[in-house]
Amino acid sequence: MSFKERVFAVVRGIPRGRTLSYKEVARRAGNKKAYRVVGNILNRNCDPEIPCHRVIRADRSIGGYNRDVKEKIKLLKKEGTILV
DNA sequence: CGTATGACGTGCA
DNA sequence: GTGCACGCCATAC
Repeated sequence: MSFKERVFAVVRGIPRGRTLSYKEVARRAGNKKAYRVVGNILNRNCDPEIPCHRVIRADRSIGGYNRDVKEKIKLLKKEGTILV
């Protein structure tokens, strides 16, 4: 089980209407200091099975998206995600 | 195997 | 309040 697999598992387990920061995901994955790797992995492998759009920066910033940032924002608002 | 990269995070100017 | 630079770890090439 590689770190990226754990990251995917965590991201996949994010309930709808909730967002987790890269740092939070990394923390759940086991390595809270690998928050950079989280974004890195998602970027390199944004599987459609993974709600990677529910992962945002710690300061609630959208950060970026493999496709289009606007699409990410749209998805979050559409799902009623808490984007304070 | 070694080097470079990156959707980050925090601190300081 | 905004912008720049540094640090840190796993993945990809």
